[in-house]
Amino acid sequence: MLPSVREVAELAGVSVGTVSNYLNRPDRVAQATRDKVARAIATLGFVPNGVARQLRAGRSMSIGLVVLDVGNPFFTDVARGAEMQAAKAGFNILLANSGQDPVREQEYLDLFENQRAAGLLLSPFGDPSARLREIRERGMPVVLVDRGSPDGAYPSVSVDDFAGGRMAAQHLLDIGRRKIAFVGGPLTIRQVADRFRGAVDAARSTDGARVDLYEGTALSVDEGDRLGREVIRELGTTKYDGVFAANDLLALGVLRALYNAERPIAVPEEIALIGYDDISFAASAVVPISSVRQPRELIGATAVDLLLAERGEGERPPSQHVVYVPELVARASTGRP
Amino acid sequence: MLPSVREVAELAGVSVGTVSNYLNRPDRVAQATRDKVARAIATLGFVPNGVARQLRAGRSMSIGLVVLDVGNPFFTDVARGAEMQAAKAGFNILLANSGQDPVREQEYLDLFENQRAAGLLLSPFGDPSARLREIRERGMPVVLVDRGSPDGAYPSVSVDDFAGGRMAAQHLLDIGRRKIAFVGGPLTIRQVADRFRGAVDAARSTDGARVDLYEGTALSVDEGDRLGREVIRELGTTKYDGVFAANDLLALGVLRALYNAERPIAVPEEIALIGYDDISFAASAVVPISSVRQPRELIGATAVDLLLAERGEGERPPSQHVVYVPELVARASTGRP
DNA sequence: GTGAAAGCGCTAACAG
DNA sequence: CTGTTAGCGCTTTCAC
Repeated sequence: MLPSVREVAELAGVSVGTVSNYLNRPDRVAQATRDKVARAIATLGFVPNGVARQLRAGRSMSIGLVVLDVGNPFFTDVARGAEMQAAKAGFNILLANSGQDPVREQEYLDLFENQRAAGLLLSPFGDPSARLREIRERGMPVVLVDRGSPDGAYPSVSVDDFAGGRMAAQHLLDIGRRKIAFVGGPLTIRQVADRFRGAVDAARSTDGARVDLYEGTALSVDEGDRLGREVIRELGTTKYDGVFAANDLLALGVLRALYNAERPIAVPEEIALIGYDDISFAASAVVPISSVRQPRELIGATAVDLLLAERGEGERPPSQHVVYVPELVARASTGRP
Repeated sequence: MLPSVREVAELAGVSVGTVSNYLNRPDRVAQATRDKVARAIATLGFVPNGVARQLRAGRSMSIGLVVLDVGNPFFTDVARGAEMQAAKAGFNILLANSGQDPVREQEYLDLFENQRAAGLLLSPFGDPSARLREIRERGMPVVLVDRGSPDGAYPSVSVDDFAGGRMAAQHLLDIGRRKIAFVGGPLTIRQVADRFRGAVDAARSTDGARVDLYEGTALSVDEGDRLGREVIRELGTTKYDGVFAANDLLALGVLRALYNAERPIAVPEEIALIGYDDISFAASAVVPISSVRQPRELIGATAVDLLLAERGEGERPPSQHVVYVPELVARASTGRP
């Protein structure tokens, strides 16, 4: 067992209050006393118990960040941004991975609530649960990350996925593609659904354009590979000339499928490909992949700002919603030299 | 403020002890009482305070995992493995990113110690600090991840980096390459140093073979790009025909540099390239990159096992050291069709 | 089965 | 400046 303030106080020949003062407001302690306490701490190897401190304080200095997939560089970049911003205010970020599993998501939310985290940053799978609403009503600051709040109830920082989806599809249309396969899913992930709707919307205003949905179950490289194969299988029937993947991980997988096909399919000649997120790996792919860039670190930093604003004592101000506009990045996979 | 057991007890007309029993050993509570308590909890929206619980228990159920770089898929895979294994024993993993900064590493170690984490999994930057030794001596279970313990002091789970480095270099030698640039750094990261030593060792037994060191400051794509450019600049003087990058992120960067060079350099024809880790992106690169595969999730899972074994009450058993052997994965970047 | 009471380690008044 | 004391919310004896 580690020593406590009491043992330090005893050895130093002072009271626990003085030890506490030494720890938190050293200026109120006389130099001589300071030395005695310091010596006692050193010989005992005393380490203040943060848990007790927190219990006293009522709230911790840790912010929980629950993401859909830590394996996705998009989210680690968001986390980095959040971490930096949080550090400025003396908070730290605890990263948790829901892995797109509503049960695990819930478990982490509960964990953070009963750990009395300073707040919750959540990239929710599906619509925010009733449980999340309760958590918030009990006083926990919550900010949705990477997607808007359906009914405006939660503060949120997101990127306009509808616009991004439109942008990506329009880019494919602009380079003359008409038969587009949208690869992504599940559509219960709002971001995916919005990107898809945006793509469909773009196609509506172009003659002969169509967007077909290939809905998968995860936003991973392997799932992209699987869906890519499905698209290839369909090629006899529908001669797709463009693929829009809901994120870069999927795009990387599709690309792999296209390359490994029995009769390899040329990108962008036969099929042009565009992803989403612009993770750094997109630019280093077999064929550098065009993408839609989101300000990842900024998203994380802004989310922390909104969260800290929520933490105010009195009435909760109306929820803020920050929406960034994404940016098209054209590369070789859509014909850029 | 959230309600506490006391308020629940009052509303239910029972004592706090009974509420506690209801929470932890419901079988010792009469059915009728159970109902009353349940109702009180529901109407009050009571959420047990995990912090108080921990204070009482003395130790938390969270294991801290401090990695060199969360942005590196290698580490998120290790984390995933650790998470799964920890969950089986009822523990959860808190991911922290040192970003190869000894100061931040230390801050997180301190944070976890004063939060009385159940244990520490650490992928250390440089040699384990004196502070880490103190932390351990005060009773905190510590396991080194992804590198062996220099003096055998800490339990560890690692992969034989010397063998891996040898393997990678030997592969380049086997396909006829002789002038090899080793890209990686800083060498204060033991894994990098070992891989380099392994490569040098392999070259020693081949006539005319050499390995030159291009030491960088980070294991990132961008740093790989920068070092790649350095190698290219040197090409007039030394006609390198092989590059061994200390990890796949660097390799991806080198590849980018090679492709974007004023006069693009063909891979593997002019320069063969091999990385390390075999992250999933390696296979989807411009030229699929050969690599040295480590059992990432297994590393994480094993680390948790060792940690839980350390947690025993009495004498600490002698430290266990698990060393896995890596595996060569040959792809197009070293000439595999 | 249930209640009363004693802390876990710390901080924040409040006296002195 | 320093000591004393009363909790933060919970669990855990120990009686009843």
